[in-house]
Amino acid sequence: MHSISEENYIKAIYHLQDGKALVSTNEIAGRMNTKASSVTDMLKKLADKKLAEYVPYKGARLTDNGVQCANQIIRKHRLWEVFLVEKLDFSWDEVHDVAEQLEHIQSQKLIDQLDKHLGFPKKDPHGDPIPDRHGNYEKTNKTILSKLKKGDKGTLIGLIDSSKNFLKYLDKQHMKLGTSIEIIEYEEFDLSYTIKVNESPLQISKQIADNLYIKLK
Amino acid sequence: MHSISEENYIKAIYHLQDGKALVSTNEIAGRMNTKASSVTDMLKKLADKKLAEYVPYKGARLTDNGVQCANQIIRKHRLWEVFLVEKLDFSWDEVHDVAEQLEHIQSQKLIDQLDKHLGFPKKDPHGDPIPDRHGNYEKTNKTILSKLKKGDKGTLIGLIDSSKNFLKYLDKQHMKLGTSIEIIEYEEFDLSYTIKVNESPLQISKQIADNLYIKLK
DNA sequence: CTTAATTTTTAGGCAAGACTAAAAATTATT
DNA sequence: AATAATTTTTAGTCTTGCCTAAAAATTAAG
Repeated sequence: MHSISEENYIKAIYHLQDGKALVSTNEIAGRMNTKASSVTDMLKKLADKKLAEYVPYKGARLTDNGVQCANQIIRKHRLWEVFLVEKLDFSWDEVHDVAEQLEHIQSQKLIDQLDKHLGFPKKDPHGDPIPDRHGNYEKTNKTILSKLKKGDKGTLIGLIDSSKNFLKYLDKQHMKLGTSIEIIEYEEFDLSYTIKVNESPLQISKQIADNLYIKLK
Repeated sequence: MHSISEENYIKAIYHLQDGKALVSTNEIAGRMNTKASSVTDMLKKLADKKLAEYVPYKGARLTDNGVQCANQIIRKHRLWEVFLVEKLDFSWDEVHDVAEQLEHIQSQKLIDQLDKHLGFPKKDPHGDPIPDRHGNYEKTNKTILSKLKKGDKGTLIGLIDSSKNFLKYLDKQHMKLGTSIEIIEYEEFDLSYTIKVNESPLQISKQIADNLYIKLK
């Protein structure tokens, strides 16, 4: 079918796309830790295979075919994440690297049976929706905290950075997945927030606000 | 660690080795569906990495390091086979291709947890032993039927060829995994056997005898 | 609107892993 | 033991996916 490298590019473009008309070469290179020249090469190949439309000097976008392909990769990734957490006792921040490998295994029967074995889960351990066999999934209103306005209320459902230090910080502030939060104040000057967590106010920097996923109520 | 290609060569050499001092280039090429020249290239690389000893024009043998490595790949392969059969309802002759892919996933935690999840199985669905974390495994006296002598008794525990047609033939003769057999007669002329299956005698050709694994009683 | 800065592409290379064809070594045959 | 047949290696290519450095295009700034 498609090479692992092709699949990784498709996934990257899919995640960067999000409303945008075209995703730039540099954005893709940044996300994939490669050089822009390598990206150009691959965009041409994906365009040849009708998985992406490529406009030189402007960027690329997935075709319907490409999107369908991305959804299947994401389906596999997220199902494996559920498996690792539910069946093999991985913690939700340990699963990503292994799922990145498992998502490239090619077997329709494998993934269908895995889905069944897990009871057809709708969300992965980070709260992200799992596409079904046809690529359809329930949309969630998951947002990065730094995009919220004063008065918004929600629940912490995920992290972008999940480094040891960041996890320790969250622990110290008694924040975990499922904790309710509310935006009390936003400071334009340093882009910091004051939020209500566990009934008490907490100051958080832009850096922290950029790394928390909130599901709006 | 090692590339997927390297791992596949290590596995092939391991399976061909079996007592022999050296495995020839052509044997490896045959098993891997590649050309002898490709094998030569890889043998040099494995020798550089101290995974095999390579004697030009003579063949190769795995080092202790290489054997250890082979055992870990086989451990992964067989654990995944158990998973596919026990948890995902694959039949025992459907698992091989998928397990060939899964065996290359790199994660110590994954494989340890999988082992635990499966209840530390000692054998895979074909009756082959599963090495433990340290590469140790229980040896079984598994033999190809065509190596048995008159009077030998045993149990059918596996197949080499598992094509549709062969499975149909076995079904017709009421033979399945676990069926007891006994060698009644061996005909030198055409290398055929007469065996006792389910209390009745059955004539089997060399071709069939070459494809049945028997565990001696 | 012209120059400077940035982004993207092109050109040329490198490594892995495969291949073909030819050369060299080994084994078999007479 | 000499020649024939077979096996193995070498030499040279190809593809994939990556890289660097330089050229070209686009965007930003004065």
